[in-house]
Amino acid sequence: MSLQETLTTHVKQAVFTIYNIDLESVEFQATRKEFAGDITVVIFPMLRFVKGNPVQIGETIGDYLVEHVNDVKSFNVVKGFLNVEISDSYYLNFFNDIKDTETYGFVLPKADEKAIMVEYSSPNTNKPLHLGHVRNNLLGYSVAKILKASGKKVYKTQIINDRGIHICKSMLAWEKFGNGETPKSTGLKGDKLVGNYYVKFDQEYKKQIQDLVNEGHSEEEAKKNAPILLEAQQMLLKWEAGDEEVVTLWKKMNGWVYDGFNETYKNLGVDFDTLYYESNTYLLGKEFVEQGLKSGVFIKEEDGSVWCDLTEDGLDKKIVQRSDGTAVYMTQDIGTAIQRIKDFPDVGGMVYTVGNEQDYHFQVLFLILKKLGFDWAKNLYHLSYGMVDLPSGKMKSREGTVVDADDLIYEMANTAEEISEELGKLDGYSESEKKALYKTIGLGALKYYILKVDPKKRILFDPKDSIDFQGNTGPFIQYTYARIQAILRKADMISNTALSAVEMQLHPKEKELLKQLQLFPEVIQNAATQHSPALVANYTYDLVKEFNSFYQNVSILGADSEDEKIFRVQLSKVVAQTIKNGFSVLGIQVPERM
RNA sequence: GGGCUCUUAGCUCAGCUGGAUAGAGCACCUCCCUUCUAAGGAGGCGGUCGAAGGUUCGAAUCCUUCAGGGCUCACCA
Repeated sequence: MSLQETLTTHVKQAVFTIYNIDLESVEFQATRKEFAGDITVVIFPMLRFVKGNPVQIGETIGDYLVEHVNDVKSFNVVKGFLNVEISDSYYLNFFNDIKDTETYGFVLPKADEKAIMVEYSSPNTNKPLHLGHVRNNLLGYSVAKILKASGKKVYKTQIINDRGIHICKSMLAWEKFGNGETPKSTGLKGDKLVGNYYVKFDQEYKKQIQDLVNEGHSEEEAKKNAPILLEAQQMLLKWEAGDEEVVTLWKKMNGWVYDGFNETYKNLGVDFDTLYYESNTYLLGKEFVEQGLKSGVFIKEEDGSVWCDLTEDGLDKKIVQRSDGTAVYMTQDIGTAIQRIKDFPDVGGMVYTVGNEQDYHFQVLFLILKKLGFDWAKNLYHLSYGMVDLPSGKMKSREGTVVDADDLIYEMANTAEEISEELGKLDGYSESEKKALYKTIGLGALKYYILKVDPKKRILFDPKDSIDFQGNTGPFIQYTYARIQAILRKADMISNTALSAVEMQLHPKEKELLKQLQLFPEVIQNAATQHSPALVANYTYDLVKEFNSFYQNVSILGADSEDEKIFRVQLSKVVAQTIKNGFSVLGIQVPERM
């Protein structure tokens, strides 16, 4: 039973015994640092039921608690706040309970519980991944980890946008201007190569428009009739008809892109359990249009287009099938969702990691799925995140301000290298060990920088700040972990000794650390229900700050008694483990040295 | 115009279902490495929580209005 639960029971009993009133709930908060005590009972809410002076009520309840609860050592009342001091033995017991649990804070998945499918990344195969995708990937991956740590079974997935006119554009440009170039022949990553031809198409297209305009056509006309665009449209038709040549080219170029993406994913440290391709799913969903028409969820207009009227729900009318019978984006998404449940029958809910410009789309999608009668539709969540802005404003490919994912990862590791070299603490490390460490630190900085911000909010990505390794940053936390590892190495023989002294007196810094450690399981659960890695990031930071203060003010290896030394080493070890666990759900690694 | 969303220190952000004198980091200023890693610690400076009303014992937090930013309302995806 948690401390709060125990205290709740006793406070209720106290109020019942003394005032003969049955309280529904008791409100707690952590005691502010400037007051004595560890946990605070807020008396104000009780005034509705218990008449009297809050200070007196607080005193009365405080007396009762001291008398009846072993772990309550003393109390004081300030205004309507009953500050309760908890005995050291309570915290020491807690410590003994968790000190050998490597998975502290995590809950194992329950066999009978439904799984959750988390979708993220889902890039377009024409452009290399950029900073926006980085946020998407980090968020989705981390939320998947957090959900898993909170006791859910999780499938990670993405839908790859591998179909459509835009794909044909880069294919066509490659055919026309590529001279048979391949990633191998150019040494370029496949996604970069294909991306170049997408740009090439656009350049050529613009040129042709200009030519047509110069010949006296209107601009609108020119945009529609540029030969290269017509060719691309032809190509799409061929693709849809299954034309062998086009499909072969499509497969070849997509293969290049996937190789490139996979390299980036690997560098970034994200992965997937299963993949969906839009080329396979874009025809899905139409059968459910029929079903929806029968059940009256959808309506057919005279021209044959099918709509869902959501005006009663405060939304608009939404098209789900074109008058020519083809599927739209919404239809595909309906079909894909249903397909996923078919493919993975143990899935009972889904999380979509998609930018907030699609808030409305998902609101509509979820509502339609509910109306179609799927019971899992109530467990769909749009993990909506804000855009990543640069100090100069929005990223714009036309202005060349897009921050490339690969470049970014490379830069971060470089900066880590520079700083590490300057500090020169890595004697004895081999070159490959150093390389790995720089990457760990660089990625740690990047990931933490992005994940510490509430997903809903837009991020201002300032390259100067992002490579800062001081203060509230990933490397700061990694550094603390490495410091603890240094202590553990030195104290090797005692770190595993069983702690005997449960009656020892805690140093205030030790107690603060234990209180902070106690919060971790709840933080994981909150982060899961709120789909927010930021909660874990900020918690880990607070824990680390607390530890550094302890480290600087208290001698660990130089403790007065052997018992105390053992305890402090073990406490440090638990802190390190908790840092590691917290960072693991953020997808950030921790170094042994740095 | 309708809908959604954001606005907290010079900058970047925390602030849980309403609770004590609103907290961190960066930047700026003081101190602390013959002692476990100074990528650290101790302290200082800095706020009419966008504005105005309202709800209540109590509001950064809830409600209303307003201002400013963002997104969205396609037979595009």
